Amino acid sequence: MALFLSTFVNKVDKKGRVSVPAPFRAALAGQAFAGIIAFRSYKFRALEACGADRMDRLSRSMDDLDLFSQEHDDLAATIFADAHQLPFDSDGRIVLPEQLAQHAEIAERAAFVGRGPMFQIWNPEAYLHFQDEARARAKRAGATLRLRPPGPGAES
Amino acid sequence: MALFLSTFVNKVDKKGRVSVPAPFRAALAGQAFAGIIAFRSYKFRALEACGADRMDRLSRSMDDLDLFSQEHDDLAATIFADAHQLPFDSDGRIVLPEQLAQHAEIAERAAFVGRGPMFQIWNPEAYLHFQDEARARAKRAGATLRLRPPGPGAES
DNA sequence: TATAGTCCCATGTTATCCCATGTGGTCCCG
DNA sequence: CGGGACCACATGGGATAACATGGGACTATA
Repeated sequence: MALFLSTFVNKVDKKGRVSVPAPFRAALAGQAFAGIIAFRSYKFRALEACGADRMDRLSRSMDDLDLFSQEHDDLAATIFADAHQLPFDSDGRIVLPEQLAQHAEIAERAAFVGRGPMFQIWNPEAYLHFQDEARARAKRAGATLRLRPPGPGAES
Repeated sequence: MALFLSTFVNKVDKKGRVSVPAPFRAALAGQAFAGIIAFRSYKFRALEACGADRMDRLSRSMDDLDLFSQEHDDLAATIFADAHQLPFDSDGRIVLPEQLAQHAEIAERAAFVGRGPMFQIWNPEAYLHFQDEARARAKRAGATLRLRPPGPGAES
């Protein structure tokens, strides 16, 4: 399972290309599709991203259900319709589609933020603000994360 | 399994032809029938579409009659009766039958909307409205989609 | 013969490929 | 321990191929 850690800020050139950080590319190595899948976060002014395998699982999950609740239908519609398949070029770069860049307010530079099994792409300044707030909230709430016991298929 | 992502808007020429987006064609590559299957959505003013393999699966499911309630049976009958086989021309275009175009109110331009294992074809303006509403609903509901554990064929 | 549906080719535009360059970090050798 | 060479990675630009789209010719059908 892909594991995305740390944060990297890369430049967006005038063609809209950005290098995906090498560690993230390494985490995706060996997948059927050489690239990432990105879609607009419906919670933040940012993009959610992952490898194709994860999207495959989502798709399979949908396949099992013959009945859709309104919520799942809406969510799936939002995610799949909005998702862009962004292939790596030979140098490990992707092209940020206009629509996505706009949603995340990304122009000159993009911050790749590791989130474990997925990652996000932010406007660097916007992310700094968000990070400060998140840290403050976590401190106030005394948040803790309970580890799931390791097992087969576990994403630890 | 075919995976349809993202949304593409293409022009319908005066002969009724539309290019199927290249990524969707790629997702269908290798199937027995070079084209798509489309039928009227019973929920939206739009068309549902998929590859022939998926229709095969539906067909096989029909054989297990007791799996289907009256509603599902009716539904399936409606789907099969209404389904059109739309072959690609040598440039990857299909011709939208009058009946289908009318139901989806498609005239000048058509929006191909990825839905994971299937996709939809909308009037672009109508889709924008629907998309906004779906997004708003998903956000209000704080919807989350539960991932199915990785299974056979799934990576990670 | 008229009409509708296919097929094939032409075109502009956009995106993808490939190479060149710079820079930072690491490793090795002195 | 210091210096130098190498390598991996991010970045930039120009050439090339893919794609969407339009029009005309050919074929089957009534």
